Amino acid sequence: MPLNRCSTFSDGLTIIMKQTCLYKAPFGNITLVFEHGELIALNLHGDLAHAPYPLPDEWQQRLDNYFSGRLKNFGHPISRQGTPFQQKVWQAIAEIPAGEVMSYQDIARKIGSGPRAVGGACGKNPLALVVPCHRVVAKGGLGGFSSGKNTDEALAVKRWLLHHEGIDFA
DNA sequence: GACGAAAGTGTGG
DNA sequence: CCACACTTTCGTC
Repeated sequence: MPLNRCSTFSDGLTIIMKQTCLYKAPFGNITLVFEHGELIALNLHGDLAHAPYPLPDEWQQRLDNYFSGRLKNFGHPISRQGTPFQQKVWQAIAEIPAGEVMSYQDIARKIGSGPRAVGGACGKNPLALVVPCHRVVAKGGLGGFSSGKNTDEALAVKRWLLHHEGIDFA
């Protein structure tokens, strides 16, 4: 997906504006994508070359507070996009208190579904940190993360985040 | 215990 | 309908 682009469609009326910003987190870079001034995605990786927009103060401070431990939950609404089921999963995840974890099955039972379906929805969560899918772990240990490549590094980030919130995993 | 297979749910082709 | 997913459980060895 192209970033930082204003697209004009053939009807000349529809315009999509995406602004991608960079934040330097302790474990690496984070990119935040804003569309029409609204945060629509937060990714746990990225580089400056693809995120030239300045980060809004509001989010700069929120992230600063989160990484310094003063802020635990962002209190930001979950992504409006996604299927109804995904919304339910994300909502349930967003309600997990900081410092606690739930298994995929816990989430599944909470919303009357199955663990694998929950995992699938987690993988599609566009708002990392805001919707703390890193607090969802497998039953016998740390589950997966980032649904694809960089699994090693992504898992390291998941561990980092959990540890940051006071949870240690073997 | 460890390992493989199947279960069961939602999504995409 | 089929294959897949950030899983879990069950049956064997």
